[in-house]
Amino acid sequence: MRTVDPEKHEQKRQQILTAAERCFLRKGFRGASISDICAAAGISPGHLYHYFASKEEIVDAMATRGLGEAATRFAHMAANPDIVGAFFSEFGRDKVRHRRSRIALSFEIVAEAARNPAMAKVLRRHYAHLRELMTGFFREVQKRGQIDGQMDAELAADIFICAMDGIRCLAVREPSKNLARGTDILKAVLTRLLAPAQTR
Amino acid sequence: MRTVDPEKHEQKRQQILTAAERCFLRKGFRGASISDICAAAGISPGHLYHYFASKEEIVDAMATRGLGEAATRFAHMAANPDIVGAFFSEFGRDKVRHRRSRIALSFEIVAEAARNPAMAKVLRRHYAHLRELMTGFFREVQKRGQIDGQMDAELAADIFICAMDGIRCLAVREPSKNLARGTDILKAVLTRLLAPAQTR
Amino acid sequence: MRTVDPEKHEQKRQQILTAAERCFLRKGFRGASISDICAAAGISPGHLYHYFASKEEIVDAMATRGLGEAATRFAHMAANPDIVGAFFSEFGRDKVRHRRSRIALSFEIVAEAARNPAMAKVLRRHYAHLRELMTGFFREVQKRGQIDGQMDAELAADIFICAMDGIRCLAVREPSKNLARGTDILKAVLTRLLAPAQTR
Amino acid sequence: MRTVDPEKHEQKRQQILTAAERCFLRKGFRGASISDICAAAGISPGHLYHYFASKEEIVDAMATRGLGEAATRFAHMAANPDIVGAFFSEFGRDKVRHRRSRIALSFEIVAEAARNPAMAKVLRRHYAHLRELMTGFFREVQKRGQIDGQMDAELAADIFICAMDGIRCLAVREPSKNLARGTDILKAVLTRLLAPAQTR
DNA sequence: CATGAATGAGCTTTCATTCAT
DNA sequence: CATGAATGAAAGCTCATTCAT
Repeated sequence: MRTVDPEKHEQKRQQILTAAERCFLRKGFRGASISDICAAAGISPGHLYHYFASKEEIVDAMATRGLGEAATRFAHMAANPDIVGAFFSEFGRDKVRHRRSRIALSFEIVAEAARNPAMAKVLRRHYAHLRELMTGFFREVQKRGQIDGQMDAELAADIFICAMDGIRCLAVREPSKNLARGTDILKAVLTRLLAPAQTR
Repeated sequence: MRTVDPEKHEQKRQQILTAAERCFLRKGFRGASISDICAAAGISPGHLYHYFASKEEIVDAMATRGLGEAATRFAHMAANPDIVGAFFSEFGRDKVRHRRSRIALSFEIVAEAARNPAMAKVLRRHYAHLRELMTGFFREVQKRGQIDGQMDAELAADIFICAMDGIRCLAVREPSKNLARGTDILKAVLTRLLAPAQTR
Repeated sequence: MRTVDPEKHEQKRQQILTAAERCFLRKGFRGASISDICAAAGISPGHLYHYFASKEEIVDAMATRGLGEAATRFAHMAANPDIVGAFFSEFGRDKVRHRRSRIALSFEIVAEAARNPAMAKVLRRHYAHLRELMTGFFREVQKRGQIDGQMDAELAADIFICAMDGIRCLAVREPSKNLARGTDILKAVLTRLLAPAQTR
Repeated sequence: MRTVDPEKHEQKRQQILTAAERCFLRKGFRGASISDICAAAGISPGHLYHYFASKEEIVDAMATRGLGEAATRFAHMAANPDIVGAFFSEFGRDKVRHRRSRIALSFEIVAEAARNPAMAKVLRRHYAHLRELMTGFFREVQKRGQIDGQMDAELAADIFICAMDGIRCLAVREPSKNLARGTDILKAVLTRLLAPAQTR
């Protein structure tokens, strides 16, 4: 009587996480209940506990997966030589409506991490990964002379991540004009902060 | 024989808000219950509703006051000609341990605002106020030639607020080295982004 | 240091009752709170307890007064030889919107009386009074041959009161057509039940 | 391995409704709390919400069932050719003591319906059903010549329901002699209002 | 694997009433 | 006479979690 196909198990887990993500986006991290998730996943509350030991575990797995996906998108972006264009297309005007709830979720994750060590660990791991990607990218771009060779690539990565967090924050603080302003701020960061000396 | 001192009423309100803030810092925005706040304020649950019509209203008043205090600190900072020094002392190493829960709260507020229109309104109001203060300050400093006269003062304010949000985010993402890194980032923002052309 | 003018005391009581009635009509018997009544009367909650020992007492006094006023209206109606016309003008189409909440209140009083002995007493007293008025009226009308001389006047009074309660009930059960139907029913009661034999 | 018996679900629902009815009869409509009902049904407060989404829904189901039972009783009554006998046995002296709280409840429902649209809807639905039954019955009896063929059967139904509401009201207004008086009034309604011309 | 019945503590809020001033 | 601060029990309802089947 051995455990059934571990592959199927993992598959179901992912299926549940997809349902959970939909709920989290719609209702928020705390706002989405186990019932909501079960209903969305089409399973019973009892059954959910075969796959996840607690709501926390769902939240952790969801955050890990969600942040992983974000990292993948960043990797794509980092691989694009036209970083400004890539960034803009990622934050592009027509995507934002769909993004609003994703931004909300990202701050819920940050807020959660600020209180909850398990979530903090998830976030820290994610940050390390993202930073590594960014640093590598900036080193490459420095070689090509597109950004200031004097600047520490790791610092540039941190600045960039900070800028994006800050812009997301701005999108919450002042929703009406976040887009245009985000663009301006990003442009300033890229041209003044990172650009090579002669082009500043 | 006039009606009872409205001053006392306000005093009690503030007393409750102080208790509420303590609870919010300790347990978080959603985590702190009305009961917690009442217990901390030393009043009965029913009595709280003589002073605030709902939990939302407490949150509103609390956020307004809390953010008001932040504005005051910024105003002080802005009045100090040595902006870097002022900023660093405000975000100084020895204050941060004490600040950790305050940072957590600030992101809880942002996360809340991303879902809850009432909270969004509070945040927007505060942002407008803060931005105005910052802009005025930057205009003054520009006159004195300490930052780039070419840069739009309002944009500088937005960048500064973004930078600080981003640094706070970093403090959550990577708690171990946030301080040093925050300092570096801020220095970069100030010297490369805002500094006058000849000093860059 | 003797009690102040008992006349003023009674005047204030009546003033509070008027405010209470407004609240009861608007929000219902149980729905209106002491706070509502105090606000409407322009006094403090504490002060209200100088005039009434409890909410029950207000309710009792209010019911007594309200039913007394109803009795007065009935007395008027009973004094009018054209009873049908009088009844119709009392239940007239244009008055009904204003009446709806009064009907609600009347059933709240009945419902209350069915559980609460004090209220039952109030209602019983009122009923005795009303019945006496009606009986006298029917005796008079019988002398004039406008209704069946064979019928016991007291029974006629009870039937009439029953009919009006039933019609009011109908007005709640089926609000859309209560008026026309009430008229039909009343007409049937008057012509078939009470009319003298030869005119039936 | 199908999902669990939906029959059991319905059975539990009915069990809860029975408990709720007991509570409503004992403490009244507003007086009976969710806790009371849960205690009476032997379930936890949380569990009740697996079966009913709100107190309103309980009330709705309870009223529907209770009024449905009333309709069944009426249907029985209507099937009995001796309508007077049937009615009297239904409202018979020995049943009334047991009925007192049921009468109270019926007026609480009417009072509730006068304020609460959801309750009004329930009552309206029931009234339409009851009226239909009554009308059909009267048509049948008219064919047999036991009541006046001239009278509109629907009007007769309305009159009958009004009479019964009025008599129930009387039972609250003057509890001591309601029974004898109710009998007299009903007799008058039946013989004078509904009886065929030659027997009046 | 899967169900959904069941729990029970906890949530925000209301309200009649009391009492020091 | 008059205030309104203060109480505290109770309300309806939510939800993560457990467990018998």
